[in-house]
Amino acid sequence: MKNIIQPVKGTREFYPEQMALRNFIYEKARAASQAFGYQEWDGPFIESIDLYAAKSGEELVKKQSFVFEDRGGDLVTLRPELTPSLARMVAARQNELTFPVRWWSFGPFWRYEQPQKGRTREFFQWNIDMLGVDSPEADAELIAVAATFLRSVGLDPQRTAVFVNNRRLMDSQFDALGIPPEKRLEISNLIDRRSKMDSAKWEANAFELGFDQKQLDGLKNVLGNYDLWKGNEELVRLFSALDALDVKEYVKFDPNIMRGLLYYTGTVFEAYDIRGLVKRAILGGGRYDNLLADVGGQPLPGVGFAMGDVVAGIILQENGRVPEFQPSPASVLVTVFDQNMLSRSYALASALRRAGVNAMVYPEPAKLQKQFKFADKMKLCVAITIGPDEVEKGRVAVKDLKSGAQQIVPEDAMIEFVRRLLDSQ
RNA sequence: GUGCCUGUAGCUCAACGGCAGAGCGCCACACUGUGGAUGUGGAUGUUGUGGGUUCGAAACCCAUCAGGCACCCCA
Repeated sequence: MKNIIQPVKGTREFYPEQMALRNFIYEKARAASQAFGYQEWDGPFIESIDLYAAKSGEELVKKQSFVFEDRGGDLVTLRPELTPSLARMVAARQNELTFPVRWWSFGPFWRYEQPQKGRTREFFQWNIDMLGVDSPEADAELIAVAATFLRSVGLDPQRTAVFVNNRRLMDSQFDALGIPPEKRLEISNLIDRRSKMDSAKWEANAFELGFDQKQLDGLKNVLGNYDLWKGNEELVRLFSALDALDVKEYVKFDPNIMRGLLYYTGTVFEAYDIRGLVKRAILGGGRYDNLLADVGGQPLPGVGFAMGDVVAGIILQENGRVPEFQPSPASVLVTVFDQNMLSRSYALASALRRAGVNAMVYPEPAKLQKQFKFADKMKLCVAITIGPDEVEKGRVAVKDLKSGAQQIVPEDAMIEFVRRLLDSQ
């Protein structure tokens, strides 16, 4: 063990148990996406660094990307996010795609960050977007997809919520407070920090950034006003649509939700585990109406969100929402009585498989005790034994491993018998 | 990239300058044609790695790697 090469920092190894969790998240994301008619797609895993330089922000490109030179001397990067690839691919076929485009994807991403709980350097992310429609109802649909996912994995509105805000609404509030446009990034970071700092430090920080007492008081008023959305037509329509979509119970307006991304233009939202230990968002997204024009396409509005598998997996585990692990996809073990019977056992297993039953054979003669222990560990449902006694009578022993009951049945009735046993469980 | 905490058996942890241990798990047997329970026995460590201090280091010091917490950032 000592001389084994360690896995690369921040990567994860997926043993069958972890793979099952990843696939569970994938299946639920797919079900929620498809329920709303979204098509699955994917982009390249390696992209030119220039793709992200335009709009993703300096931090992402310069510090958080895996960048390397290929053999031809070009700088390439393992994709840190999907939206720029989406924008390019849509822009490339803008005249032939049928709009609105509803696309979803689930794949690997890489970011060169300091690993800690909920954050790794290699992770999987569910992305889902709608392009071509600029309406609060479209925003509501994406939030409804997110809520549908949460509901489908058993995270109810008492433990999880989607918090919604609107960039345009906040901009108008900042205007009213006399905060100039060039300070928008700073103030948005300041708002993000608020929940992590004590209020005295946070206020000192605000003064350092050049805000005066009046602006600070005004800002605190805005951030504490959870009825702010009622005066905003976009948000009123959004919440009305959420009501019709039957997901209103999951969604709350929260003026403190800002999101760091530069390209969001309207609605922004993040889902959190309300009482959980993980303070990171389960998923986050929003409306980006300028992105396609920014990468060289015709102007096209879009809205979407992304969910990482790391935080989602932790929250599912903390809430006991991960389905029990099934060690084996087989339900039947055919034991091997002795060397002479080995091929008889293989033949029985083959017959079961042809009938659509997943079956394993113990691959060598061993004590039956050991073979049954193996079946137990693999949580199989049925064990079939064929020994000299059975062969003589043309029968096989079929044991229901859940109840412990064993029956001797004619060999030609085995498949029907096993099927009925499995169906009854 | 910065600061702090932690690395001991497969897992969870103890020993905190003086013989490296426990529980769980694993393997075998009791039980040579049948699992889950019970009992008995057994195996497993260059104490993350490399160096230093010391008569003596798992423990103290330095470096390094990995994980965690906070900062940063969160597309």
